[in-house]
Amino acid sequence: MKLVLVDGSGFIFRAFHALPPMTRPDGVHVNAVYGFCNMLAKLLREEPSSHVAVIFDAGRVTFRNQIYDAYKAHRPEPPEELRPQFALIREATRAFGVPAIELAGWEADDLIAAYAKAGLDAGGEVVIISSDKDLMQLLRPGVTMQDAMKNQQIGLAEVAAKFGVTPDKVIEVQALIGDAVDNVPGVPGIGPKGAAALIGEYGTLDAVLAAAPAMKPSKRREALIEHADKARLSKALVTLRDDAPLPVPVADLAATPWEPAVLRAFLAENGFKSLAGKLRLEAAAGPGALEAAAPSPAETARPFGPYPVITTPEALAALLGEAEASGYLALVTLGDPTGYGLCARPGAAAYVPVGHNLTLGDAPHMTRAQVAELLAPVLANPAMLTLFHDAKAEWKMLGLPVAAFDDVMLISMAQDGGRWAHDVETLARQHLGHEAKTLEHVTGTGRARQALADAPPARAGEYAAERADLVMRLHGWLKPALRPAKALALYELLEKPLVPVLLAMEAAGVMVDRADLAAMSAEFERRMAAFEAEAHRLAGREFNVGSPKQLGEVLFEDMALPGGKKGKTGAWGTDGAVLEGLAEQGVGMAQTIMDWRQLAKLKSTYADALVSLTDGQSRVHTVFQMAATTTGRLSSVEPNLQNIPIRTEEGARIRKTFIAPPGLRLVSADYSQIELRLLAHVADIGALKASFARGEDIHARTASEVFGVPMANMDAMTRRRAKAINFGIIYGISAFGLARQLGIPAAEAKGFIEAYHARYPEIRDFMDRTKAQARETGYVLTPFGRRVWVPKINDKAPPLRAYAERAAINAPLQGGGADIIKRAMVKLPGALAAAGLSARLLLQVHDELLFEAPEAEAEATAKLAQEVMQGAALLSVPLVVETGIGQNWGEAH
DNA sequence: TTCTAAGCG
DNA sequence: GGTTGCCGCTTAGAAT
Repeated sequence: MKLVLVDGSGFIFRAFHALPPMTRPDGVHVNAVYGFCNMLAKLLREEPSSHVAVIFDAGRVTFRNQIYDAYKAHRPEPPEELRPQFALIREATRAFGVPAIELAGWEADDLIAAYAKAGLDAGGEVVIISSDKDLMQLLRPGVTMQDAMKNQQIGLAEVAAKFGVTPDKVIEVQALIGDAVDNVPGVPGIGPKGAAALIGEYGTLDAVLAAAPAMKPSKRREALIEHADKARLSKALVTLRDDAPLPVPVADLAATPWEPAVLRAFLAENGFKSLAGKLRLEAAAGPGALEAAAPSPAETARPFGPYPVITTPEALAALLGEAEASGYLALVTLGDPTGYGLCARPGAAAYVPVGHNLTLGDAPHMTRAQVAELLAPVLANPAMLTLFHDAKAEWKMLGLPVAAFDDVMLISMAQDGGRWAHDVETLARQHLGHEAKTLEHVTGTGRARQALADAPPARAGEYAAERADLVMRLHGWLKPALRPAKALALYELLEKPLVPVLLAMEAAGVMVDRADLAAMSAEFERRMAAFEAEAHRLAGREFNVGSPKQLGEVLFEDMALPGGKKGKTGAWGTDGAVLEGLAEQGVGMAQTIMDWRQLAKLKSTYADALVSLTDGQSRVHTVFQMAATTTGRLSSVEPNLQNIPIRTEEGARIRKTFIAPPGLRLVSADYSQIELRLLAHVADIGALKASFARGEDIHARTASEVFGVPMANMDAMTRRRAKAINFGIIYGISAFGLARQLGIPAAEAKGFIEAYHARYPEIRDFMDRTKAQARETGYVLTPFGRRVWVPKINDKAPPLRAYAERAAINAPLQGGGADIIKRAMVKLPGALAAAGLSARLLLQVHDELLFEAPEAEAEATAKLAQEVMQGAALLSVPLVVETGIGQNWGEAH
C-alpha cells in the first residue's frame, strides 16, 4: 500500500497567493480553487498511489487552545476573497474522486500524523505532500515528504537545513525556538542555531532544561531557567498527536477513478474551461499523451475475472476489436504455445487456447494458425501498443511482427531496480495489492503435476488471462510513473531499444568445439579419479570428496588439523581460502582437494553442460536476463556465458573452445578499468582523473601515491596491493575485507585505507554523499540517472546497514558501467551496418563485447567497436577500449 | 529448498 | 561490547 496524504491547507494558501484574482461569472472568487485543481490533477498524474486523501483544517479552535488559549491568536483571518473558496475546494477534491477529510477539534497536521501512523501500521508506505516544517517531525523510515510544487523530496538534508537535527529531534528544537506566526512562545533569545546546538549536545528539551543551572552564567542560561515552563508548553504545542480518531478508515482511502461526468460538471460550473480541455486532451491520443491515456491506476479496482475462454474466430475478433478501440492489447503466451492470455482493457481479458489435449466436455478450440491470422494485423497496426511482460521472451514465442510495444518488466526495472523483483507476481503484489495465480495453479505440483497441454483450458485461462489483465493494469500504473521518476529516457532510449539487439545476439549464439570439450571432459574425469584416490589415501578412508561436510569432518576431526572454523550453520568451512591456508602449512590434502574441485567445476559446469546445450550448428544460445540485477547489469542463463573460465591455465582451455566458424574471426572489445574511471569521474578525484588523462598504469600510480614508491621501479607486490585497494574502494572497502584479500593484519589494511584517503581526499566525500542520499531517498543514482534502490540502508541491524552502504557506494559505479556498455550496444548494430560491415554481436560480459566477423573485416570491426564504445559516454576521464582478434575467444581476449 | 563452493566481471 | 566482514551475478552437488 502506498498512502499519499495531501496537506490541503498548504495547497490552498499556495494556490491563492500564486495566482492573480479570478472570478467566475457570478462574481465568486475562484483563483485558489483553480490552482488547487491544477495541483491535485498534477499530483494524481505524477504520484501513483494505492490510497490517497486530502486533509483539511476543520476550524480555528482545537485541543491546543485548551492547553494555551493564545495559540495562533495572532493569526489574521483569511482574506475575504479566499474564505468562500474553502468549501469549493472540498468539493473539488471530491470531484477528483479523492476523500476530503477534516475533524473538529483537530488540526490537519494531527490528522496527517494519525493517518501516517495508521498507514505504517498497515505495513504501507506513506508520502506526505506538503512543505510545512511542522510536519517534518513525522519523517521516518516508511514516511517521506514531498513538496509537490517544487517536485522535491523533503528528506533528512532538508530537515537538517531547517532545524539542524534529525526528524526525531525536531520537536525538541521547535520547543526552544518557538514560532512567532503560531504564537508558540519558545525561549526568548534562542534561535535555530542555538537550539540545534543545545539539542545536539543534550539530546532532549528536558535534558537541556535540567542542565541549565549548571551552565556557565550567560543570558542564555538565565533565559532557559526563567522560561523553562514556556519551553515545555511549546513542546506540547508543536508535538503532533497521532491519536486522533480517523474520520474515514485507511482502507476506504483506496484510490478510485474520478467520475468524468462529475468532474466535468464541477469544472464547468466554475468556468475552468481550459482545465477541462487539458484533462480531456491528456486522455486523447497524441505524442506524449499515450501514457496519460493509459488506464488510470484507479481502474485497478475492477474485479479480476472471471475470464471467458475464446474458441471461435468471431469471439476473438470481438476482443481484438475492443483492443483496437482502446489502443492497447496485453498479450501473455502460455506454453509453446498452449494458449494466449489477451486483455483489451483492465478487467476485460480472455484466454485463447491453441494447444490443449482436449477431453470430453471441452469445446474444440482454434488452431495456432487461425489465431495468428487474426492477431497479426492487430500487432502490426501502428496505432496499437502491445503490452508485454518480458517482451524479448514473448517475441521469441510469438514469431509475429509487432509495430509498437511496451514492456512492464523493463518499465519496472527502469525505475525500481534493487527495490524488488520485476516478475508479474511481485509487481502485482506491490502495485495492485493482488496475489496473482502462479503456473502451479494450472499444472499442479509434486506427483499431481501435469503438462500444460493436459490442463483444462478453463483452468489455464484463469492463470493466463489474469496475467494479461495484470500486465494491462500494471502498465496503466507504472508507465505514467516513469516520467516523475525521471526514468522515461532510460526506458525509452536504453532498455527498450536493447530488446531487439539482445534478441539477435541470443539467436546468433556462439560456436563451440564440441569434440574438444568432450575430450577435455574425459581427461578431467581421469585426473579427478586420481585426485580422489589420493584424497582417500591421505584421509585413510573413503569419503565423498564433493561433500564439504564430509571433507570438513575429515580435515578437522579425523586429521585434527588446526584452523578449522564453523560457519553459522555449524558446518566446517572448507572453501578455497581455508584450504589455501592449510596448503601453506604443508597439508597435502588441501592442494589435492583444490585441484579436484577445480576440475569438477570445469567438467560439470562447462565442458559437459556446454556440449549438452549446443544446437545442430554446434552453437550455444544463452538468454540474457534484463531485469535480474539491482544495478542495471545484464545476467546470462542457460548457459551462463558471462562466467566462462579464463583465470587459470585449465580454465583458459575452456575459453579456447569458443571458436569462430571457418572464414570468420572472433573480435573482443573490452573497456579498460571502466569502474575506476567512473569513480574518478563521479567522485571528481583530481589526481586520479589526471592519471587517467595521462594514460598511466593506474594501479602503479596508486601504489606510488599511497606507498611513496617511484613509478619507475615499482615492484609487483606493491602494485598488487594497490590494485586490491582500488578494487576495494569500488566495493565499499572495509579494513577486514582488504586484510582478508591481501592476507595481512586488519590493522595494516586500515593503515593502507587511511593512506589512500589522505592521498585521494575526494573519495571520502563521495562515499559520505552517496550514503546520505541513499539514507534520505532510499536510492542512489548512476551518472546516467538510473535509480538503484538500497532498501536496507536504514535497517536496524548494523551488519545489514553496513552491507547496504557498501552496495550503495558500488551501485553508481557498477550501474554506470552497465549503462555505458548498453549505450554502445544500442548504437552498434546500426554503426556496423552503416560501415558496410557484416559483423554481428554475440556476447556481452559486463565490460566486454564479443563479435563474429568475416576474417577480412575483423580489423575494421575491431576499430569500429572501439570507436563506438569509447564514444558511448562523455566523462571527465577518457574511456579506453582494448580489442583483440582470434580464431577463438582465448586468443581474441 | 537451502547451503556451500566455485566460475566470471 | 560483540558481530560481521569487498560489489554484482549463475550453476552444480550435497544436505535437509
